[in-house]
Amino acid sequence: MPKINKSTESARRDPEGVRNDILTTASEVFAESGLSGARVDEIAARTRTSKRMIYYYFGDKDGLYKACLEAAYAKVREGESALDLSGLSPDAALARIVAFTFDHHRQNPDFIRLVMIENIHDAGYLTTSEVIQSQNNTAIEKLSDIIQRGQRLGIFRADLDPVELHWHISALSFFNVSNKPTFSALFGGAIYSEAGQASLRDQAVEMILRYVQNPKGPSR
Amino acid sequence: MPKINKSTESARRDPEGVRNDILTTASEVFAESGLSGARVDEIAARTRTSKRMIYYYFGDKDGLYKACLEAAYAKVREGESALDLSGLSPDAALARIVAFTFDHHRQNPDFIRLVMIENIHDAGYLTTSEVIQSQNNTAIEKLSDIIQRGQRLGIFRADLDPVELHWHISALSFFNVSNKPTFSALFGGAIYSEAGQASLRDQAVEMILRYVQNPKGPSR
Amino acid sequence: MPKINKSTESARRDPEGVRNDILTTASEVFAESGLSGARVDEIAARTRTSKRMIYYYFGDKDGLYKACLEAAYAKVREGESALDLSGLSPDAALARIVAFTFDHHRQNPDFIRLVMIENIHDAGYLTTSEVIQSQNNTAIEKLSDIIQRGQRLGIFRADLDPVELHWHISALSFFNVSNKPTFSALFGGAIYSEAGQASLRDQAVEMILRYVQNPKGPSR
Amino acid sequence: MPKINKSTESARRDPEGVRNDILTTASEVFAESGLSGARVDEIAARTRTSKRMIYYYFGDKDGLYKACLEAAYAKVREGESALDLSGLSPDAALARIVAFTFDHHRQNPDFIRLVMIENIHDAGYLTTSEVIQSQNNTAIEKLSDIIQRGQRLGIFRADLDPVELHWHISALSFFNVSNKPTFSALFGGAIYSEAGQASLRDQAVEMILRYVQNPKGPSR
DNA sequence: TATGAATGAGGCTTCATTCAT
DNA sequence: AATGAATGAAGCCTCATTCAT
Repeated sequence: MPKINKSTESARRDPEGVRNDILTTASEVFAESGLSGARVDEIAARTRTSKRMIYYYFGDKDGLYKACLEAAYAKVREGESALDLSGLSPDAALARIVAFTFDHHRQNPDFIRLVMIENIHDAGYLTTSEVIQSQNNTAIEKLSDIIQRGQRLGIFRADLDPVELHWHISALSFFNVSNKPTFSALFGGAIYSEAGQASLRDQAVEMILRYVQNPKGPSR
Repeated sequence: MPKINKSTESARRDPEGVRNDILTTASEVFAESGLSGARVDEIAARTRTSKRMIYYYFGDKDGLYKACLEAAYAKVREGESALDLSGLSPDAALARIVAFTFDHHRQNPDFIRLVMIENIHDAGYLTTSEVIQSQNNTAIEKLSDIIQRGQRLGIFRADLDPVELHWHISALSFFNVSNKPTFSALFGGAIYSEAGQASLRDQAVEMILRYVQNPKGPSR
Repeated sequence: MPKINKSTESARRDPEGVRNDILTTASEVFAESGLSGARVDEIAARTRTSKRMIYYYFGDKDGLYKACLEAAYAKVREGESALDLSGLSPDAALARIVAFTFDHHRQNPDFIRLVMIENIHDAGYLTTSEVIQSQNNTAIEKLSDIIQRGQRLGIFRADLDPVELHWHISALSFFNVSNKPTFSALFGGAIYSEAGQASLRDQAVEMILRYVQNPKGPSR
Repeated sequence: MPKINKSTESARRDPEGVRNDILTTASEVFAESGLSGARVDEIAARTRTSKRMIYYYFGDKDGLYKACLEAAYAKVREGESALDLSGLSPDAALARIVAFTFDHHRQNPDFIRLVMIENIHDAGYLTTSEVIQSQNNTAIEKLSDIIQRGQRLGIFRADLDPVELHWHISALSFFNVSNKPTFSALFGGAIYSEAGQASLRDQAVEMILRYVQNPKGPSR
């Protein structure tokens, strides 16, 4: 059932609003149908403005898609940045990051879809996007910091790499959303119930924590 | 660089060969471009037969896509079935499964792409496919068996669920292939070098093994 | 008033006929409206086939235009080649060429229009056309031969160049057709009556003949 | 490479300047791309003012084109009027006119392009332009006068018509510019070198002079 | 079983032009 | 006198699919 972003009051002369309206709607449609599958006509129809304005603001369909991708990354990065880990021990902080990432991905399924689409297209747009490339990645920095603290305390193993750790956390969190349709088609939806999701999240947290633990070190 | 499956000898009077030729080629093209993005013309052009034959054998583009999906699942299931775990201890067997799944996914990127596409389409085709639904899932059975054996020996924790465990293994193995383009665009390609992949696989194995371990039990 | 090339009998399954139908019609429309001005829809409408076939045979609008240009040049060259000058004295042959060119251009106004259009586009298509470039130019060869014969007889001046002579003949013949609209708008249509045209043609012939004459030589 | 007529000082409060700026720029763009091919957006972009002003001053694209055409004719007529033939013998005066016309056309290629465009459009705008129609044509008057003087002296043939003579002179001068792209594409650029052009101009002069000469009269 | 020719529907995009300020 | 935002109409082109042989 397509959501329609038309509003009763015609919001004329609000360029920023029009741009955002298009961007929001387009992200939904791209997430639903993919890049080739999305129809400019449908995007326009769900908008409170016209098809012509899409071209006015974004040039062409690819430009619109790229803008959606950039906006999605920006929004997600923003969410990541807001995560406050101050005052937490390394393992508590790491647990927090895993749980947060898991939930955050769940709450942004459109972002996940856009990234899936981008992967189908071999990251062609991401590669050319200066905007995304230039955003400094706070996730890696935070993990790097936690790892160092944990290692200094002797509770984390020595052979940890922040990018690899980020990869593991991302894998568990991303797959949960990206493969929900096929996974539940094949193995039933229990895993995607609220209880099932809570369980998986806890397992993911525990899995990561157990993994980083220093086997010889002063664990609990 | 598009591979062309033309052969010098015209494969006349070989219905099965023609069908397979189309199926193989179509899978490649769908994997490259997505469902909407793939062009029937291009599939035909890369085939050693003609466009008309695609419609003759598969009805329409959707039918062809569904056939590709089914063939891909069948092939992967076949690979999984061939995995011999006899004579292995539960943890050795589990380690074997994780490593195998990780490698198997890497070696079948087109299968991963088709599943990604299917997820973009909310598993609409998978849901209606009697073929795929009917295939009994050996992966779950094998895991189920291993879990039971491990639990009986007291080396595995009690709260393990085969579907959840399969989910974890799949997540780590699937994400590795599905998100390679964006991940390496953002974090560099080191993780996708041979050494990087070997490292990730080992980490995945260890992560799963540590997770299933019974904390109180008689571990090694 | 647009001519419509529809025929009552549907000439299905006649690829060559369809191609020629499109080519003929397109040449007319391009000649009438220019390259940008011509509408693919109008070309299709005047055809006995459909718009889709235009793209099937010619790729795109530019490809169609280029094909029209090539066909026009080919046809005109063909006409030039058919001109038989055997048995004529150099001055008679030259007179024949001038009169022929003048008439030939008049009878092929669409060719003239296409060349005008091509000049507006800085001969961008002509330059890339291998077809046209490769056609050997019989006009220059014929002129070259006549000049040599005339010079050998001492009746033609020594400083004649075939390309320059061709340029003069072309100028008078081409301008007559290309600038008919503006010239008659400014100076009246008398010049474009049958008598007026006959007069201009005779003048052009005489102008060229007087020009090539050797002032010292044995003239008539 | 598009010339941009932007100036550093914003030309506020200079209606005539704005109008001329638009006119100059539009003439260039029309000359480059034709009537349908020219884009209002591009004209505006190359101007130091905005698109809205084009519509403010010229109503619509056609009005702008017509204004360009009128301005071009006015400028060319002005040039022709400035040609001083006083004190020259009829044949010297005629030689002067031919050489001047040849050079003048060469120096005003944009004018030639506009006339070509106008011919493509069957002189539809020229026909309705009261401005152009009302301009008395000094070229014809001058030729008429020269012819009469030459005939009175017995050096010019009796059957000369000023419009026809103008036609011949125009043909040689106009074609030289209008068909430069195609002609040099087909026959090489030698003819359009400085030397080649000088040669053609001399030939044109001689051609016209020889033509008007009275064969029986007291020639040199 | 096989093929080149043909096509209707619908896709993306561009254009000259006008509106509101 | 001037401008950025907005637009309906129409342009070019592509797609999956079918037809006639």
